[in-house]
Amino acid sequence: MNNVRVRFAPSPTGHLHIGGARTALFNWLFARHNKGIFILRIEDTDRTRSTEEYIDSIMEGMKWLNLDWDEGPYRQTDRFDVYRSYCKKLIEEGKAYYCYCSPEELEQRRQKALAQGKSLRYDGRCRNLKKQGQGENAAVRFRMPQEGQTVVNDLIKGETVFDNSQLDDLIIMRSDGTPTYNYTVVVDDVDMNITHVIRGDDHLNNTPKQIHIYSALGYKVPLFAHLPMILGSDKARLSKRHGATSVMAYKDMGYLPEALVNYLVRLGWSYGDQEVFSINELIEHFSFDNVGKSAAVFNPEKLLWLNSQYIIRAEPENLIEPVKPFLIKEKIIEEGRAFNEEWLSKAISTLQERSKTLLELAQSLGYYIGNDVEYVVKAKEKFLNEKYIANLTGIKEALAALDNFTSTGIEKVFAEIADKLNTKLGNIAQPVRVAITGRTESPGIFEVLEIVGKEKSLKRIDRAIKEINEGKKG
RNA sequence: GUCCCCAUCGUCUAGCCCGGCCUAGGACAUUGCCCUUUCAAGGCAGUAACACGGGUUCAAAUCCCGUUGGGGACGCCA
Repeated sequence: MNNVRVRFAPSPTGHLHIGGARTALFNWLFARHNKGIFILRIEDTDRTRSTEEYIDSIMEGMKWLNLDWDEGPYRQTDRFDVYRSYCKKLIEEGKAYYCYCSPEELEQRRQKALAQGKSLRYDGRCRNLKKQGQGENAAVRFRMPQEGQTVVNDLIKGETVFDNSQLDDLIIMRSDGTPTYNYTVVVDDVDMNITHVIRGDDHLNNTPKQIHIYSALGYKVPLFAHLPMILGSDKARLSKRHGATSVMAYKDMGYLPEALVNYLVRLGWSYGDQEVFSINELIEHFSFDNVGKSAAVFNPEKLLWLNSQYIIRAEPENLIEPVKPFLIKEKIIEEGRAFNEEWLSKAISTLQERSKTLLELAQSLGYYIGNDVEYVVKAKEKFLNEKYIANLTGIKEALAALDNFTSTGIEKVFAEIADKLNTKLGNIAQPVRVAITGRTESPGIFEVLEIVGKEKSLKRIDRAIKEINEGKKG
């Protein structure tokens, strides 16, 4: 498929959320797969709800996910002249007409229809009005055909037939002269030569209306691909009730963008049994042929698992930059602190398979980087007591005498002391672990000691012994 | 109320278009075991699904119809 042009067209009335990100991603993948163009278009015709902040925030989210666009951001508010001129033409050709009903009247009629169980569609009362004076405070409605059928041929859903009698004369220009969505989307998709409209299936019902606008304007309709929705755990539309929905919230929780992308793409798309994909694999394999039709429930646990997989598979040095903000946030380092990167990479490498998020990674890094540790109460109670004081003292002396302070050297010392004190390795390793990390779980204690270093390690064991002795007196 | 979409393990899905290879495969979660200095990671094993009812056919998860259930739309929102 050549000259593919697709667009992501969010309205800046909120942050980039999970659903929007998935739509953007599928557009982006389709464009990249076909070596086409991916356009960002901001649909900000609702001036009361759109804000500059949300525009920035949406772009920030897309950048974080590495969904780069080739054109745009275009803004509909910059294009009002275009919509007006097309609209004028439609009115002149009798394809659109002025409507003098007020929003209040309309709302009343809707309520009444609802109560009576009747159709909520516009009753068409201004449709054949003779006056058609250059309506001051009049809205403009599009004249829909009332008979016949319209077929939407969707790349994902297949063929859907709508009775034109179901379509109502929608407003294309508000009485304040600003255009509305179903109209601007068509004008823009025509002007921008969009070849494939890829969006959520909540727009499927709008499609027949838009098809008529295309033909009224004299244009060929693009191809459509309506993506299934993403639902929350209760199968209701995904919302804040179900947890974080904004993309940047996942960044803040310590997720890697690649993991989110991987998770999102598997919501509705599959490639055999494969679960983990590189971006290039995604681009290579993406097609609407293997996009499913049914809605998917957002499952945070699987996202978390994928994130842990991405952390495990990363090169440790590639985790340094991403983890820094979390080290700062956790007050483990000061902003701008320099590191011995080789040392830090080594520390990170011991923690990768134990960290599901960058936040967890940062928290564990605390016992490598910090000058001191805080004991977890239960860990201290269980292992920093008289029962282990001999073991701690014994290992401390042996470690102090060790010149070759590497994990292999340390391991030998532990074995010797265990033998000498006639105790199991665990009876030495666990109290030392608590003394060094403050916790009962950590990477292998020999490598932890090596990375923490001889000086700090001895200091921490000393402190543990001191605390036990003080506890005895008190 | 009207219209539209959808329906395989708790969840994401493979299989469905082109019926037999399906005693329905994989993944997350969950349970047990192995490995082990702890926690993980990893390995192995287990529990668990074709919504229901009719057809068509020698044969249906796969095709058709209906029912039920879920979702969406019906805005001077997008």
